[in-house]
Amino acid sequence: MAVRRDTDGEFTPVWERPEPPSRPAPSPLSRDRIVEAAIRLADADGLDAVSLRKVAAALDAGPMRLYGYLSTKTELLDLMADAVYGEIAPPAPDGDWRAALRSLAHGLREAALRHEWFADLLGGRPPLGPCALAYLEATLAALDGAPGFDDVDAVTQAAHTVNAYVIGAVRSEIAESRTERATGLDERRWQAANGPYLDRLLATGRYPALAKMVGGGPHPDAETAFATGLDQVLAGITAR
Amino acid sequence: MAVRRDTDGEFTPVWERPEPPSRPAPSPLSRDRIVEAAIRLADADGLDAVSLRKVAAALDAGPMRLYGYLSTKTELLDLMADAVYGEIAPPAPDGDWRAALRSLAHGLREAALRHEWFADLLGGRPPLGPCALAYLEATLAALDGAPGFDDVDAVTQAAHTVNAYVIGAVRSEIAESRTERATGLDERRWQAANGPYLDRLLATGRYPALAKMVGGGPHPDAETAFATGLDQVLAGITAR
DNA sequence: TCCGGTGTCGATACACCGTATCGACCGATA
DNA sequence: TATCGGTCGATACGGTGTATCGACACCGGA
Repeated sequence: MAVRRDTDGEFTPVWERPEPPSRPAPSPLSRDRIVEAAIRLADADGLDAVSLRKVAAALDAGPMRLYGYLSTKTELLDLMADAVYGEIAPPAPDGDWRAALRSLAHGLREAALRHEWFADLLGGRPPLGPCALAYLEATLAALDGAPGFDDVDAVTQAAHTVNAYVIGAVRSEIAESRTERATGLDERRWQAANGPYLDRLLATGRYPALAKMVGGGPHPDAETAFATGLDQVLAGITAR
Repeated sequence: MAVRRDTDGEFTPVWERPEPPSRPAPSPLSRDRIVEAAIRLADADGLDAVSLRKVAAALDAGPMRLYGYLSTKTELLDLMADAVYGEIAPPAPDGDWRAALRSLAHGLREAALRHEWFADLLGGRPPLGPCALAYLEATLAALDGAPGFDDVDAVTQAAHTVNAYVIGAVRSEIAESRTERATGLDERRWQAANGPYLDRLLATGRYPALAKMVGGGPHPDAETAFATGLDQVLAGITAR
């Protein structure tokens, strides 16, 4: 199509001007390629960097081209989230149910560490994609028939409880690690900003327990805290 | 040449940055009034309806007027979230620690049901506002000194576990109730849209446990599921 | 009382967003 | 070859958050 070839032509001889890359079949495009490109953008610069325009541009297309494959940006986000669910390896089939649930939970956490934007999506919309459902299926399958989980309701409830913990824990962890990193390379700035504010708040004496906590020694690292909390939840869903 | 406001903002959290002195100006305006107006908008039409322009318009002001009180839209969202934390009643001081944690958890859930957009913010950024810290303080205080929670780390870990569950559970519940309501008045439409899709997925036989779950009888209502899961978590954090 | 300098406020402007619209183009048919 | 029909994507629209900077209100000094 008549791209400003004419305007260009005024300055550059045709002979050495690059041809537009095979116009008739510009690029085959597919939903997968779109999602892939979007994920690359999100990994690099966060979820805000994912705009239909930028995704399209990364694929040498105009924005509206995507609407043949998606009907809404929300759908793109759903697809991205499902793609990440798809990265989570299913648990080994032979272990016991605790091991299986632990494997799934850590798998989700690690996926979120690889794709921080995934945490922004977690729990935002019901996960109905095939990979998300496979994740849920694996959770239910692990519990199904385990001792103490006889009826369907017990299995469902247990899955709900564990998933809620995992979502909340991963989200909080990412949120915290992000603000730590944002203030980032020089942490002095964060201390300078929030330190005095927190100190003053604590100095009011209205937060004694909180003061004891931040005053305490070094906290365990995030992974340990996650694993410990997970074990507590796993202990809880069996306690009858 | 006056300290640049945003430089200030970069170093000082909103909560303690002084407001500009109330001018005899057209309408007095204050951070509280701004947050109040923003919350009204969000309650009515969701978080997307909160734009600086609309908030300002609701207060008979131009958009830039708000930048005297906020340095970023994110700050407004932080303030809104903290205001909701402020609505959560502290637990009765005399009950046992389980009752206290249950009270806090249900308080947060009910606040989120009153202000659905609150769920969108939950776990998105570390809650550092005074009311959010008061909520955390109440959690820690309830656990502090309870039998079985002797050292600070045990208290911290327990709070982390419970909070993660609450955040995840509330978020998921709101997400689900929202899509149910969106397809809304005529649920036939949702069935028409997602029913066939889900049926086909389940018919593949790759989701047997899931099929059993959706095939099962009526699920308990959301509040019961939340309360049951919470009890499981509470049981888990004591199991040693 | 008037005037000049100063500092603040908010209208305007910018870059970007998601997506509805509709004209231009292309292939097939008469 | 001329016409028609359908599809695709460029353009346009109404919004967003916020940087900029001119206009203005105020205050101190002459």
